[in-house]
Amino acid sequence: MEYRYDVEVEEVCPVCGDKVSGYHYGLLTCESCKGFFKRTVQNGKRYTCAESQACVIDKAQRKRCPYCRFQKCLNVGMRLEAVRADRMRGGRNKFGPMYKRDRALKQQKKALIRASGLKLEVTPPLQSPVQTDYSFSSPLPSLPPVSTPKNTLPNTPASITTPSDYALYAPGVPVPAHGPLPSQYPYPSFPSRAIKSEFPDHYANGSSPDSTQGFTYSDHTQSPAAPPAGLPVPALVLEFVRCEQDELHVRSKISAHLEHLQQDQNSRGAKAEPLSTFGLMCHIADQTLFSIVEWARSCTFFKELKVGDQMKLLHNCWSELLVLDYISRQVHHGKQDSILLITGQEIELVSLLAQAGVTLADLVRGGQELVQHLRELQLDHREITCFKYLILFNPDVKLLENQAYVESVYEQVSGALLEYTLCVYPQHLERFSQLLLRLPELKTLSAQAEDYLCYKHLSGEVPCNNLLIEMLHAKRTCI
DNA sequence: CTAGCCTTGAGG
DNA sequence: CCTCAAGGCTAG
Ligand SMILES: [Zn+2]
Ligand SMILES: [Zn+2]
Repeated sequence: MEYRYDVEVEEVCPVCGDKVSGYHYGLLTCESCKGFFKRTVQNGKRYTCAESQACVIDKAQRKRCPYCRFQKCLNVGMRLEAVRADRMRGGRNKFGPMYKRDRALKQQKKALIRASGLKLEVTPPLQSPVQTDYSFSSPLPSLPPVSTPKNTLPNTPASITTPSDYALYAPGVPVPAHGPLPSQYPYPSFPSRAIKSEFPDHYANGSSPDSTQGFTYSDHTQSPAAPPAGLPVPALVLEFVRCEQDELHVRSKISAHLEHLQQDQNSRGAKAEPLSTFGLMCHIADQTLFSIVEWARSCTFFKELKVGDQMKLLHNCWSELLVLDYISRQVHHGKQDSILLITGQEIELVSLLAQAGVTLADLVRGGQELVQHLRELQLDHREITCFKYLILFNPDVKLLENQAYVESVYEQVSGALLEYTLCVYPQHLERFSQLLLRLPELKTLSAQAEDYLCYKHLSGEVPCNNLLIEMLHAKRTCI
C-alpha cells in the first residue's frame, strides 16, 4: 500500500454535501453555500418553505428550497456575525484563530485515525489473550498502539456529541433547533455582548467560546541538570519535561487576551459595568484551562488516545489540573503572604481573604496549606509534571475504550516518579509516598473549587461563554 | 438566483 | 512577502 502523505479525506459541505472550498462564516463549506449564505444575510432575505420545512438539502436539490437551505446553514453553525455589515473586503476577522485551531485539531485527528487504523490491520480483534505491553522503551516514539473498533468511520466526528465537546473542538456553536420560528433568524442571545457582531442589530447570535489560543508546538530547550545524586533522570520524566509548555509564552497569551477583553470593555463605553475582580479571575482560569487542554492534546501518551477517551479524561480532571497549576505556581513563588497569578501579578493574601466570601477564603486557605506542605517536601518542576500525568491518566475513570492503556500509563508514570524521587533524594525513602498523598488532597480542593464555581454560576456571577462552564456542564447535571 | 471565479487586504 | 476568507462580478 503506497501511502500518499496527505490523503485528503474529501471534506464535504455539511449543508449540501458538495466539495468544501474553505472556511466560510465559521466552518468548512462549499462555494455555493458560502454565496447563498452571504446573499441571504446581506440582503436580509426571508424565504418560505412550500413543504413542511424539512426539505432534503443536497447538491442536486439545494436550489429547490432556500428556506430549508438557510435553516440548515444556521443549524450546522454558519455565523451571521461573519457577514460584514460594511461589506469591507479582504483581511481577516476574529474567526481567524478559530479556523487555525480547527485545522490543527483535524490534522491531529487524522494522524490519530491513521495510526490506529494501521494498527488495526495487524492487531487481532478484541480480547487478545496476550497481555498487551504498553511499556515505554527508551528511544521515545515507541508509542503504544490504540486499539480501534472496526466500526469507526474515519470521516465522522462520532466522538463529538455533547455541546461541550463542540465548544471545545469545533468552530462556532450550532444553533439549537428552535421550533418553526416566525423568522429564520435566531433570536439574539443574552445581553452577552462579549462578542461583537460584524453584522448589526437583531440578527446577531452572540455565542462563541472565543479564544485567542492557537496551537503551539513549543520546542523550547530545557536544560535537564543532572540530579544531585548523580543518578540519571528517568527518560520518561525527561520526555515529560520536554513536552511542557513555556510558562512565559502562556502568560503572554493570557495577558494579551485579558488586554483585548479590557479594550472591548472600554470601547463599549460606560454602558457596561467594569469587569469585577471575580469576573477577571474567571477569565484567567478559563484561559488557563485552554492552555491546559492544549497541553494535554499535544502531550506524550495522551495524543495517542482516541478523542472520546481524551474527552472523558479531561472532563474528569480539568479542575484538578487547574488547581495543580495554581498550587505549583505558589510553591514556586515561595512567598507566604501573597499569591502569584499566571499573569505575573501578585496579590496580597490579606486583601484577598478580606474581599473573599467564606467559601472562597476557605478554599484559598486550604490551598495555602497544601502549598506549604509541598514546599516542605521541596517539590520540583519535574515532579509537578509527573503529577499532571498522574492526574490526567486517572485509572479510576470508567467506560474508556482503552482503559488498559490509561492504567498502564499511570503505572509507568508513578514508577518513573518513584525512580526520580529516589535519584534526587536516595536517603529519603518516604518522599515518594509523601508526594502521592498530596494528590487526594488536591482532589478534595478541586472538588470544593468546582462546587464554588457551580454556586457562583448559578447566581449568575460567572461570565458566559467560557470553557470553565462547559466543563462544569460536562460533569454535572445540576446546571 | 445560482455558483464558479476574481479581487482585496489584515494578520502571520 | 504570502495566505485565505471575506466581498464582488457575471455567465447561465
Ligand atoms: Zn454546500
Ligand atoms: Zn423547505
